[in-house]
Amino acid sequence: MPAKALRPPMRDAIVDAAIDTFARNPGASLSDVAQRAGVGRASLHRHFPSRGDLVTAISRQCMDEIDAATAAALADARTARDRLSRMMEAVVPLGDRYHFLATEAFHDASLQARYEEDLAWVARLVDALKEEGVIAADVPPTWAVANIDAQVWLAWSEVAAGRLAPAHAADLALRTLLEGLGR
Amino acid sequence: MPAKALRPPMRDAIVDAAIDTFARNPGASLSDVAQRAGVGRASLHRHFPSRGDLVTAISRQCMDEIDAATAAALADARTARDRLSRMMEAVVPLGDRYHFLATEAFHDASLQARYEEDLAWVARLVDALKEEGVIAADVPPTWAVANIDAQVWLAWSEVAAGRLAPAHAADLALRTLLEGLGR
DNA sequence: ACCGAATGATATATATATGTCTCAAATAGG
DNA sequence: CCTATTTGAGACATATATATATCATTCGGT
Repeated sequence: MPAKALRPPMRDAIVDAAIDTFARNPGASLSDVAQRAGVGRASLHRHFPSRGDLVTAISRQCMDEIDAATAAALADARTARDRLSRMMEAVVPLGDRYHFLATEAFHDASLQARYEEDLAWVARLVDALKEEGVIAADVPPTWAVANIDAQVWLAWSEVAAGRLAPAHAADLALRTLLEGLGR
Repeated sequence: MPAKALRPPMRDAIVDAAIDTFARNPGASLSDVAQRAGVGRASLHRHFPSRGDLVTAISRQCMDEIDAATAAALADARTARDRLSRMMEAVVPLGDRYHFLATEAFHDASLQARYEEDLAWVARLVDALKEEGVIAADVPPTWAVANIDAQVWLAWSEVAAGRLAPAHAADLALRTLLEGLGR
């Protein structure tokens, strides 16, 4: 028999459905979320009294997943380029999560702080990539950061749309980032 | 004295404000739009009876601007690479317009057709770029198309956020597209 | 200065989303 | 099998957005 979930399964089902629903349509109603989760709207309100509570829970969940995936992927990366590569391999499948965080304004101060920390981590990664000569010195750091974000989201979108094989998506995004489409 | 506008100036002011407002927040209310346009909400409804009418008008306006800018920029481009370069130079400043079209589902059949025509045009441009060897043969065409779209939007975003000089934005986007950030 | 059209403010009706509550049915655990 | 908890369905109140209508004011053209 499967191990008992630490958190109520319904709560997770709602959070998952909400991520899915809001990724497609940020203005979706709670009825839409409840329906996709296969639960009644009243039950949703029992777990998340207000819409804001749900959004905060989603944000926390997304950040947990991103941080966990990133940390695991970085365990044995030696160069900055390796770190970038493994980070993208790990994060592209979580593209919807990643994108949700990038477009959501946090109402919770601790989440805001965590998010800014993650952004700073990417900025330091870009610095390291420059020192390794992987990213050209004359590229504005903010441009590099914005591009990493965009390529992750793009790769996930193409996979989600069925236009790209999951196995190739991260590679293609990394290659586009570092070498462009040319050659 | 300036030439008389062909369309009522107020109508254009509303459309401009709506593009601006919806680019920032796709779920913004008509009150927000009216306020940004500096007109009363009732006047907005006089020009655009329903929200859908406004959205359709915006879509048409954006498409007109994109098509006009593109056509003008392509007048004397000889190679496919030139066409890409000039197209991006012309379209990056219209990034919000461009993005609006990319994320909006059209309710008007003729606009839908026009949009698909424009997409097909980009797809043909990608084919030509491949024949010129500017884009590698093994890059999926849909990936190239999606990347062109993303780089245009990204460049505009960075300019709008004040993190990039307008004069360098299109160049940077083109370079990232064709050579990546490396070197 | 005058007159007609356009505008802004306001009131009203409607629809949708949110949040709370109640209750009957289903479910899990003993 | 029985009981306590959880769930889903629905009623209800409230808030916001949309859409229409009215009316005094303003603006532009003559």
